[in-house]
Amino acid sequence: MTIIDVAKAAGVSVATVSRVINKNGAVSLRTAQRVERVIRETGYVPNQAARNLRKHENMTVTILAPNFTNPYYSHILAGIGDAGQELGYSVFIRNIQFGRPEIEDIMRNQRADGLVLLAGEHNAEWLAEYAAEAPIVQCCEYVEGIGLPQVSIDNYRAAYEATEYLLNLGHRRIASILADNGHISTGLRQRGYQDALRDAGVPLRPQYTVKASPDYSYNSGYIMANKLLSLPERPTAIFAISDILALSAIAAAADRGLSVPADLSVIGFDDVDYTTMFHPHLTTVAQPCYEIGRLSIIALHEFKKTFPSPPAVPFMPHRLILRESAMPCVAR
Amino acid sequence: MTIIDVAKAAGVSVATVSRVINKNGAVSLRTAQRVERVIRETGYVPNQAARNLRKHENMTVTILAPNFTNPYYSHILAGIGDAGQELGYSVFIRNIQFGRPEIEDIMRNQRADGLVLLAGEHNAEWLAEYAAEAPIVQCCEYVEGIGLPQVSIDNYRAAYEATEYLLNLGHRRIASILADNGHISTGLRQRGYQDALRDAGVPLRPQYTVKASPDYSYNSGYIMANKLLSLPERPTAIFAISDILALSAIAAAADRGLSVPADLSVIGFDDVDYTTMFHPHLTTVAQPCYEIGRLSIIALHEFKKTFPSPPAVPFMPHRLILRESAMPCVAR
DNA sequence: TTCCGGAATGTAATGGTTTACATTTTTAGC
DNA sequence: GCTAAAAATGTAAACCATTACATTCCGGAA
Repeated sequence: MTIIDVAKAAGVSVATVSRVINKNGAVSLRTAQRVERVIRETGYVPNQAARNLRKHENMTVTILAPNFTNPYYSHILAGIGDAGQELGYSVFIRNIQFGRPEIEDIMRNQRADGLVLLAGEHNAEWLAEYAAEAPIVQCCEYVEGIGLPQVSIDNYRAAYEATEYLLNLGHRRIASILADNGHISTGLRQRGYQDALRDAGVPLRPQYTVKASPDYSYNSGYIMANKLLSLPERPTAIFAISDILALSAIAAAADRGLSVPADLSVIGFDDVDYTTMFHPHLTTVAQPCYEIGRLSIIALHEFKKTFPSPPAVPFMPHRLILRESAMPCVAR
Repeated sequence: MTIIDVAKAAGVSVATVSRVINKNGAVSLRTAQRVERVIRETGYVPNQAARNLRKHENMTVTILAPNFTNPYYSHILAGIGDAGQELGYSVFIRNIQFGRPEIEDIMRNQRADGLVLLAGEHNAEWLAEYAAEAPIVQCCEYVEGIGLPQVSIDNYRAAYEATEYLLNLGHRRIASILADNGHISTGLRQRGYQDALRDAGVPLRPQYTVKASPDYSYNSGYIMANKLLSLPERPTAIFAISDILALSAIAAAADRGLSVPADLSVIGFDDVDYTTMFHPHLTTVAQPCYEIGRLSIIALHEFKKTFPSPPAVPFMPHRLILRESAMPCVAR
């Protein structure tokens, strides 16, 4: 069953059928209806491959998502999937690291006509070289200054506000658990944390900043939190750049007989699902993950149309969610 | 840059270039090398769409995954992604419900040449109608008796063994938290639970079986666990068919001043990541999710070759993981 | 030397759609 | 009813690879 069969059955030319299908070009109402009826009755569906070949467009996007085992990604992916669906895109998913060979590979196997990156390192300027080939949008993580659209919250402000909140609660000995990676978000959150302290006149202590493994693993967080908690001047609050790290800090505290939030306040980041599955429910910075995912696809859709000039994308709103894991500092 | 350019540059015909690329047909070593060099130097990559059109094959599979916000899916998807990669498939992901219109839609937009279903309902026999059109493999959940390959653990045995374990610990008042859905796994786990009790001579009590929401939500689990715990003859152990439900039961117990496992033993199912992020670490049935994902793609790959006769797929091994949330029953 | 068979290579049809351009039909103005 | 312009429709080229079939080349047997 091809377009030719439909054309014959409807007594028109293939061009007319094509015009009806694509709803472009002039077709009289009468003819259009006739063709549509034939299409309906025969159950004809245009061949995708032939279409792609001819149109140089696949209506397909590729998502690069490293370790989406991390629950943080799942809502983003859900948003991406839904928005993709709505705009008529199929979405390819590639669960691989962010690296030059990987991107190279994706660009070469021209199956998709756009790319959204759920990863990035701050010094990966080589990415710019690929920016000319296809629309790329960066989501959550990104490489700065290469003129690619970024869908993200304002990590700096979010971290600043989280730290400020701890300060307002009276805490002065505030530590941070970062991650040992080159993610832009890690750097921005660190700076937000530092600037908040500085602006409040609280001196930075190097030993109050520790780095968990690059992938924010629970175990590494647990170890680092222990390090923090065994300091002679034990911090009264911890700002962790991910919920998992925050949870590991709570566990580490508990295992040392410290209670959260009575002895230690903890703030996390991301608001993943299981922040409220145990007490203390985690005070954390929520990101609108689903919307971030959606917007990424929408931005990509725009980008495709205006390529190579990228659309402007505003920061997405974050929100500090007050729950149980942080409370006023009991002075000592 | 098309195959014609390569042919010209190498001084051969397009057929020869094609033969070199696809490594089929006879080509002399000398010519092959010449062609390969040109391909390398020009960076030529065959046009996918043209290939698909001609070969009637896309090297692409679609994954139907409802609500992959559930952390349980992430490892399966990782396995699917990796195996797909290895076998040269691109994987489309569709985060949608399992239903006839959805499947219909996927089958119509012939972008993929195979389908992996991460969902199923026990009475969806209509699926058989699509089984003739393209290879479909069912993963974890499935529709029985329609002759489609199934990649899954033996849910019945796993549930039987989990319950048996509780019985061996001396428990007799063993409740179960199921989910209100038609998943085959739900049914099998229920039967495993029931048969284990029956075989041990423990009478079934209807009020000891409750059903959480169809999507195993934490909140519904919490509510149902509370119902169980407020029974006049409170159960001493709970078998939950998902870790989230088990965690909600632990939380419900804690909120009532009951301690797990001292006052209540709990067994979960799936062994998701955060079963060890809090104490008590969850005793649970582990599924080899990553391997299940991998095998799904491998099975699909086989299926494609032998279509329409499906490959035989054995059960995947499950494992009861003994941790802290279940202990011997303190008789009363 | 001639002839045969297999290996190497080439030619051209094929897959199914979109679309530029050409042609026909309709509409509107007079 | 005639003409010009606009609308509708048709024709055929283009997209780019694969492959059936045809052709050429070459070595070895007779």
